[in-house]
Amino acid sequence: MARPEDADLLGPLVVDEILIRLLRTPIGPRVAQIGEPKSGVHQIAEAVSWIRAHFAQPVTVDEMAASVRMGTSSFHERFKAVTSMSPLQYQKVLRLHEARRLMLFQQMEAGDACHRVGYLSPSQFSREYARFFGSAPMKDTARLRAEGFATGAGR
DNA sequence: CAGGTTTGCCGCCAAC
DNA sequence: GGGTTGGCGGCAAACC
Repeated sequence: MARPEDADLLGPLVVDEILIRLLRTPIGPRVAQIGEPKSGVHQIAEAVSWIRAHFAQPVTVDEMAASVRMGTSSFHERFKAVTSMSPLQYQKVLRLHEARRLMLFQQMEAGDACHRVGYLSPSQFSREYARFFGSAPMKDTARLRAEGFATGAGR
């Protein structure tokens, strides 16, 4: 990074070294799996990044599976194997974390945050939020502020 | 991978 | 008036 003129030559070597060392660790087999074309890991990674970019919009598992050219069943199975979560759960967690961030750092109201992250009904949003974070949206953010998080200064 | 069954999420209404 | 909770039906998700 300090010497851009060397990056082209040395970069690939550094990457290779990192990969080799990684493959020698206990999680080596799992790392190797990523490069295995038929393992489906690459397709799952594709789906994951799509969800991360569009978590606020509604989507069906069938659509996602089709977009990476997999059957619904195997897509489920592979997705969970890689992320340890089901597709919809993954989307939900992203939504809830983003909503929490919006309320904490942007002083956004619960209702606005709710719609912003893709929930149509505030009641459902509040319910899911409480179940995941332990307490309802406004209670949770109030508690975090009391503990010194997000003292008003942005981000 | 396809298909059948169970689970649970989502959105609505109502109450607090 | 906004936020939270409870109950319920429909349907997709999750599981087998």
